[in-house]
Amino acid sequence: MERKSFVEALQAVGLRATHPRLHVLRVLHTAAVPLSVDDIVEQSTESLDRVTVYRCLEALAQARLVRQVDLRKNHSLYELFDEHDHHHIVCTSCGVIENFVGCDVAALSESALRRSTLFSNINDHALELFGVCNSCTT
Amino acid sequence: MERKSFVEALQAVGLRATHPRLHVLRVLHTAAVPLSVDDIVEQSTESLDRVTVYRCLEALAQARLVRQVDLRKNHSLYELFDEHDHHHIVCTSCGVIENFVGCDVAALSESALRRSTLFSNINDHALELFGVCNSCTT
DNA sequence: GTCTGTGCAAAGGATTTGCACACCG
DNA sequence: CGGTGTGCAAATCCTTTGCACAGAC
Repeated sequence: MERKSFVEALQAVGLRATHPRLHVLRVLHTAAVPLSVDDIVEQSTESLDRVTVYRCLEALAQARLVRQVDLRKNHSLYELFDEHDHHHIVCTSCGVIENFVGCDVAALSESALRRSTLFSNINDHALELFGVCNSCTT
Repeated sequence: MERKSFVEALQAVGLRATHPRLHVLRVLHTAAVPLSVDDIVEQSTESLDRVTVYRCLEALAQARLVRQVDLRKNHSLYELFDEHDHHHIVCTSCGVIENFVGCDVAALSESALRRSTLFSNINDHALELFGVCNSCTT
């Protein structure tokens, strides 16, 4: 996704390269952490309808350009699907989010599938760590 | 939690052993998978107010008797906090949930903390795997 | 030009809040 | 009895749906 432009990425998955979709992708690309729908609307340089953002995110998530992230809040967050397979540490006090890499999904999935009776393959995963950050502790 | 009765468990964390709280714990204990607030209301043998269930779950989650589970749905699910540290495989097609054990949190947390600049300890974690189950594939 | 995608309005569903009453300890 | 918890009503927030118009290809 880094190599290709967002226009190309959209075409590659059969989606039209519309303004709202490009803006959503750009805002997510700029942000360092997962964003809420409201965050995306606010941070877009072009005015976007909230409903449109919902529909863009749904299409982008289905096309695997975007990933939905749930962090025990009352709303979902979204981030670009990246090949580095990063995850998050979330402060249960102030909500700050830090990314981290290094989760051996292959091993986890394999181990899980070995004992599973209902599933034969894993397409995606979510791993979130929760703690209290240093600022909130002191 | 298995050894102690729910009444004792509540007392141990300084919560009053009220009917609604006991019913919520019992329903969650009976269920094999995480339940929604509506599930809990429906499956309780005693009539429970939905608002009360929300407040019970909040208190129980804070006391670490219950864990909130987010599976990319538009509502949260809840399950008993257990010492076996189980997680879930979710079918993105039909929504069926299967539990699995075997996730080396200690290693994951340690590796994440080693590179973290904001956090010094991890209290909890969530690991969810997503795939399409065998029934939906065929 | 066609058909997908957007914007606006409104509905739907989940969760939270306010307040008087109930009940645990 | 005193203070925590509950139930009901209503508000609030997040997300989805319907439909006419706009824009990508």
